[in-house]
Amino acid sequence: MSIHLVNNSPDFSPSCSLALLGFLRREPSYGYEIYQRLNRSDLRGIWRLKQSRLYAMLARLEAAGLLWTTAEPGDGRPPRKVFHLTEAGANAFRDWLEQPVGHPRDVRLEFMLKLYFAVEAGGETAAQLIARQQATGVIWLRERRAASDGAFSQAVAAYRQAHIEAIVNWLDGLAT
Amino acid sequence: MSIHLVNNSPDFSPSCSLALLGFLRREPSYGYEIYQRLNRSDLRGIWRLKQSRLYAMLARLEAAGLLWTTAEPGDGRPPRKVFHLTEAGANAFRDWLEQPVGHPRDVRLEFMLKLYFAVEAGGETAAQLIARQQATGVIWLRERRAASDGAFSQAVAAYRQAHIEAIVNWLDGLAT
DNA sequence: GGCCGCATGTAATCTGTTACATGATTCT
DNA sequence: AGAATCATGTAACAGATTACATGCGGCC
Repeated sequence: MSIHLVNNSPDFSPSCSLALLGFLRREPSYGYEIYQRLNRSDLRGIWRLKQSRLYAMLARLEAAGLLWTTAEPGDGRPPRKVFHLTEAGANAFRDWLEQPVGHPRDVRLEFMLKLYFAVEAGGETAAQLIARQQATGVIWLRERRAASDGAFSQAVAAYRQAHIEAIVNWLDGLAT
Repeated sequence: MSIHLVNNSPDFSPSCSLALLGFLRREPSYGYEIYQRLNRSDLRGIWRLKQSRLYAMLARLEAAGLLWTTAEPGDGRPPRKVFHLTEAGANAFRDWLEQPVGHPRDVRLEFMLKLYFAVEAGGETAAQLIARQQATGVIWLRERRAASDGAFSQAVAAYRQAHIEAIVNWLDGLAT
């Protein structure tokens, strides 16, 4: 016999679902409109979602208790399902936005999403995010373990190092 | 009514399955041994596979006609399923090994796998792979389209550029 | 007695992609 | 007449992860 625990603290990092919450911070919205905003924002170049995927992500966020919905009836079209942030959702988004990404490979998409919403939030948010990510990058550099044996392993290590340095330099540039 | 076509030219790129063929070039081998070799090679640091996943990948490669198998009975253990390259498999591996990766994000894993087996192959193989990947990198740089409007989009473009430059410089270093 | 090595996988689940479905209104 | 916009999704498939199953022999 085994007890299967419900995933009560879901990890959305792979799909970056939490970023969607950023579209609901100022005002509630519905799937189709979020889709339009996403595809008209500067994010359009880096984050492509099919409609069906977006709807699925929103449904999951709702199931996780980060969103709740109201129905807004319409004539001659399906009723809009308007998503609102719950308190848990607002907290989850804030936490997500403040946390630097944990791995260089996540800079390409996830960090960019954070950056986008941090800039949008205004104030010190973006500067703080950049500073935290820089600190994380420095840790990555420090934790590189000696590239031991083998030309191949050294090549791999050299690549990783070059990538991290590129990230850190780029962040330096962002901080202006 | 719809006809479902068999995927007769399967694309294994997402999972890098083709790299497994590299373990069978010198001599045939069986799942468990491939698993051991992988985890003792210099690849251990960059490519982790669970046994069950490895077996599934080998089964798919066989289904795709790139491998064929013989059974080697054993006493007190399940018979070994020995995998041999087919001609199609040998060709597919050679093609895979010669092709540079098409996107910067694939350098981290897929290019490293190619590099590993190219070095192992000896001769000019590695030098050629590196040269081709450099040429591809230069194309990536040339094709960067003007970072248009917006501070955010420019930041994204700057990151991409820095990453590609890091790759190209690193490849330069490899070519010695 | 219990764990590690050897050697095979299957089953269940989760995640993501692709294709398709519906139906009113407005634009060309 | 046909396409695009608005607005919702479902169904089927593909890919990857996690957990579990089996069973012998040898070592501590």
